[in-house]
Amino acid sequence: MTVTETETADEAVEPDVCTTGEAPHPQPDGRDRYTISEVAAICGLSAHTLRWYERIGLMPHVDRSHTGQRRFTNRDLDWLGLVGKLRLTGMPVADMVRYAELVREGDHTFPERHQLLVTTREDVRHRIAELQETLAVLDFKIDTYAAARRLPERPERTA
Amino acid sequence: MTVTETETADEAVEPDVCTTGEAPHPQPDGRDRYTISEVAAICGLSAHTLRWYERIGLMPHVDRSHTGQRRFTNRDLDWLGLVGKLRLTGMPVADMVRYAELVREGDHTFPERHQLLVTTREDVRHRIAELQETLAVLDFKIDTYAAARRLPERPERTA
DNA sequence: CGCTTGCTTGGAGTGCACTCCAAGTTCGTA
DNA sequence: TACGAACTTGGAGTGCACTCCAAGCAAGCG
Repeated sequence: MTVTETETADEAVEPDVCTTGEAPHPQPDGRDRYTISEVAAICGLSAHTLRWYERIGLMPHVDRSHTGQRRFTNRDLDWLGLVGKLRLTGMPVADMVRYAELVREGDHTFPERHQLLVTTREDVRHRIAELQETLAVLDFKIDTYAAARRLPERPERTA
Repeated sequence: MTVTETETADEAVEPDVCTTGEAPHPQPDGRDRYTISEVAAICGLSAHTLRWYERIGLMPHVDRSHTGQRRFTNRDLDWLGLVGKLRLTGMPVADMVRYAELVREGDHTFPERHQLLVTTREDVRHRIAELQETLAVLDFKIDTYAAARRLPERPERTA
């Protein structure tokens, strides 16, 4: 419910906006135009990767300065935040590009976007469950090693 | 504590055994020699991948029939179960090979193995936390789309 | 015995997600 | 204005984890 409070609330609901429900990107000094290396530093991707994301359509066409250099906006940063989260889920880049295309296509793709996110959410829940099973296995094996350390076959308790 | 009951309990603690704390592999009819395609069907890896695992040292040298064909044991199946779990964590194959080497090297590698598993466990906990954050973001965005559906910009409630 | 299916090997090929290169342009500061 | 750092592009290269191929051997069946 901590919705962006700095936003001009002229639109009530706009799901294609890049917001993730977290505070919008920290705007160090109210700026809204970042160079590629600044963005790389902020979001942890390389400049190479950012250019590549744009080339393949995973970024919604970044604005340019009058000399042709990229100038990323806070909105771009928010989008990259969402992309980063989706990437953590293991979603293939191609699927994220698909989502980006749907956003560009306009409001009539809301249902498909909704469906894509719901499916992804199920995947994430499944992965969490898998990881928790794995955690149990690791706990078991770590206990086993700890037990072996307490009861060594050749006692070396003094060493 | 549900340790293998079919095992000749001549060793009290044996961490390098492949057991994962779960029941040992279901032995359909008490067999202990499986062909490569049977193992592929059981553990969901391709025969190609199983051969590759052996080649790179991720399998502890599979036994052969008198004509040179692979014959996997229940113990191999259990090891593959552990490998599968570790793979789910995103652990690189090279690290799993390292673990397999430690197992082959003998008991004196217990501490390093223990450390490797503890580190992996921390990674897994971290990934679970990341995924849960991602889940929160997905919930937020899905809610947003659901709200957009309830309040469409061009009302089409009858359609 | 012949046929089909499955297994063996080393090595080559694939798909993904970057990651880097070369050659040229622009920015910021001394 | 000069200079090094940062930026631009298309295209090529890298590393990982498989995935497949070709040529040949082996097993079961009519």
